Amino acid sequence: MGAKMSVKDHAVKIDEYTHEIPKKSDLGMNAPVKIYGNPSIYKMLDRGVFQQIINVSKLPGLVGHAMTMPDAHWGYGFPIGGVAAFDVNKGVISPGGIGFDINCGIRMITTNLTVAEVKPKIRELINTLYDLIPAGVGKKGSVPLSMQQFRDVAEKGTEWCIENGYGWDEDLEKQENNGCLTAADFSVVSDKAKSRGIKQLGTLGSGNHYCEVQTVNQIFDPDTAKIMGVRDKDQVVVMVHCGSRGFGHQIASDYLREFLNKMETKWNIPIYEKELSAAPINSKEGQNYLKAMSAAANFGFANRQVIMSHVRKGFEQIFGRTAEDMEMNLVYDVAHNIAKQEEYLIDGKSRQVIVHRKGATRSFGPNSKDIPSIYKSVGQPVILGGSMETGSYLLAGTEAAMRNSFGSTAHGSGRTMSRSKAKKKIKGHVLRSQMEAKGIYVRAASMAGLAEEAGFAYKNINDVIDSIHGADLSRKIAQLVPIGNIKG
DNA sequence: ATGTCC
Repeated sequence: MGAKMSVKDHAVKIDEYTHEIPKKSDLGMNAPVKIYGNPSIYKMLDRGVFQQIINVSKLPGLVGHAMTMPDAHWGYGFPIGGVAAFDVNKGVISPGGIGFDINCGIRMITTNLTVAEVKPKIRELINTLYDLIPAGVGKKGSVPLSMQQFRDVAEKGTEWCIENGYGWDEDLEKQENNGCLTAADFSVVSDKAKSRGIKQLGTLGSGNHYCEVQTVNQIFDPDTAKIMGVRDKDQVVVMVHCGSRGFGHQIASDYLREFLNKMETKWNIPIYEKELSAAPINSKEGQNYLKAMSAAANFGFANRQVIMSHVRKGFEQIFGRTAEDMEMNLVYDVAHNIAKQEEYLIDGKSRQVIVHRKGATRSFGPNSKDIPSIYKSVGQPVILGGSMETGSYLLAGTEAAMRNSFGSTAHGSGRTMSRSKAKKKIKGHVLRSQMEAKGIYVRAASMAGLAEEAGFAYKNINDVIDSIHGADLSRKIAQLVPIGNIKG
């Protein structure tokens, strides 16, 4: 055949939800690739995702498959929606496989309020939350910190917040890793990262970061939902989506540059793609990145914890009851931009790997280590944030995810349209009125930023959910739809 | 994602 072969042509259909690209040495692959998505998702996947995940498979020490989740799209180096596990001794760690926004993640909070109680006060509530939670690019936080305190935040994560009045004792266990990666070490973080981060605790940021008031629209598994605190249709819940702000961004930038400078010369790793700079996990540099990334991850957990305390305060002001009385309990906090050392059974052998999840959510199944006792029987809560207009999902981790995707699943809808194109299609204030007409009251730090997040710029979330539920990477528990949103 | 380029 004379026509140029597309990377997509190498893929073989395994089942309704899975394609595989076998390891091809002539493409330079060190490992096979797995692509998750139902036929509709698969058809729409752009060629860049295939090329990027093939590039990932060329990195040394990759274990099992390099994978993309159904919400995958083009990212920096790795695709967003990418999962890759590397051997702890022979493998690498790559900042591009984690993302600039280290520990970007979502937490979900329940209430015992109903939509009928909240709707009449939604404007007042959103306006109050908007005043309590600093949002937008470059915003300074509501928690002034000394450098010593900032160090404690970066090394202790959520625990610092609880000790300092930003939350309840019981919040601590309902977070991935209890809201703290113990490897964190502030001393391997640059002064520049420290000076950017010290002012940012308790800030939402920009882009697709938000605090959203939602109602339960549908419950798929009432028993599991109940364990997670979701009991009734029309119950009001809150989701907070943000990360480690300028602190994590600077750490990612610092180490990307350092690794690129040393990759070929010091470690003899071929550079197929500059954005995929990486260091051997057992090198000094690799270990330092792991420590700095952990510090950023802890800041991300702490950031969402402080924001949650603002959310509780805002509800108290508007509804005149205590947060305890309104049962504003944390369901769970999950990261979707992070790397972790975890143990998996590979070809009958137990192996320690560094799992990179970039735009991918941990999805640990029932009886896994490291999930709270209350969720042992049903699996870890998985929180998947949709676009502002189409709603979000609560799911549960599965045993199949432990076997097939290094305990990982999708993280959101996944963009299909560039930010610039979305902005050309609609003006922020027009979108705001349209959403208001649909019953979603929005306050946004930037109207241009709002337009970039229009629902039409994202994949159909139902296809993403159908894909992960169908592939059993996580199972549907409940669907949530927005009634109010604060956007960065 | 991000003091949207040091």
